[in-house]
Amino acid sequence: MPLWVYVWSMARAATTTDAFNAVAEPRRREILDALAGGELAVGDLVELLGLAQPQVSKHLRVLREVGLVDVRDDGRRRLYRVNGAPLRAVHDWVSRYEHLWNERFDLVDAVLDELTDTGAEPPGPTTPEGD
Amino acid sequence: MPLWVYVWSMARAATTTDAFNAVAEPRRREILDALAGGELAVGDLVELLGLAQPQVSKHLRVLREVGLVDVRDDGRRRLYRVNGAPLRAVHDWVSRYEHLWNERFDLVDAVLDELTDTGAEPPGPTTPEGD
DNA sequence: TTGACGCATGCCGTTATGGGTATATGTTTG
DNA sequence: CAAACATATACCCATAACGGCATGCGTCAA
Repeated sequence: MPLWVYVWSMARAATTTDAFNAVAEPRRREILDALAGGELAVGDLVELLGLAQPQVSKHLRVLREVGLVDVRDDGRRRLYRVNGAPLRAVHDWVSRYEHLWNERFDLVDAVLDELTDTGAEPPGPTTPEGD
Repeated sequence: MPLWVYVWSMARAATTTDAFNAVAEPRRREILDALAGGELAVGDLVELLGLAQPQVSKHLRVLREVGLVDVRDDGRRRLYRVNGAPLRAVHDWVSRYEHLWNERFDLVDAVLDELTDTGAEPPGPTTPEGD
């Protein structure tokens, strides 16, 4: 008997996969920024961002699916609010590269270079000596 | 006489548009992570990530185009290294939401709520960020 | 109840993504 | 110089993202 395997091509990770993808879209970042000031209805966002209503709704849907926004019904309106939690993963990942542009870490870099040059263990969680 | 206008549909911001998009792809994040340990040749990445060589080269190209990696020729090999600078924009943007998940900011939040309740300007969005 | 309003969805069209495989280009080595 | 090696590109394919437009559906108003 034939065995069917479901193969998946994947053109690009879905925007609803994670915060990384959801936030890759500039308009969605704008929406979050607008929402940063507090709850807003879809119509408010439409006006603020100058986008078409369906587009806003769709972006909101994506943000909803990755948990970046929460909704609340209010009569015939729907009030959205930000939920930053999912951004934590993004923040954590990016932060690991912070030393590459932040001069505050120059000293740490020097120390790390020193260690690696001498074949020492590249330290995990850094223990800043002075600070 | 007909007037031809070039219209552009746009399915999604190109991955080469900015760091946000480049980094939305998990494999590319893996590449950067691997490169975080120091310069690596394409072949090294192929081995480390278990991806096909063409795929790695393509991802590296994207990373190159947004400036997230630099290349250096070494005989018949090409050594790539990370350049975190473009990640700064990502970090800066995400950081503005840090208080939403970091309890360390609870006090700040309280103060802000206080302000907004009294009709003061919320610090909110500062995001033109045209990209 | 009938509209008007507010928002979500459906469908269409264009575009580009990302993987796979084959091949072109450039560099060593024999 | 030819063969082996390292990497970049070219194509093809399936997928889905996004915008535009039309429409469905629940809610409030006259």
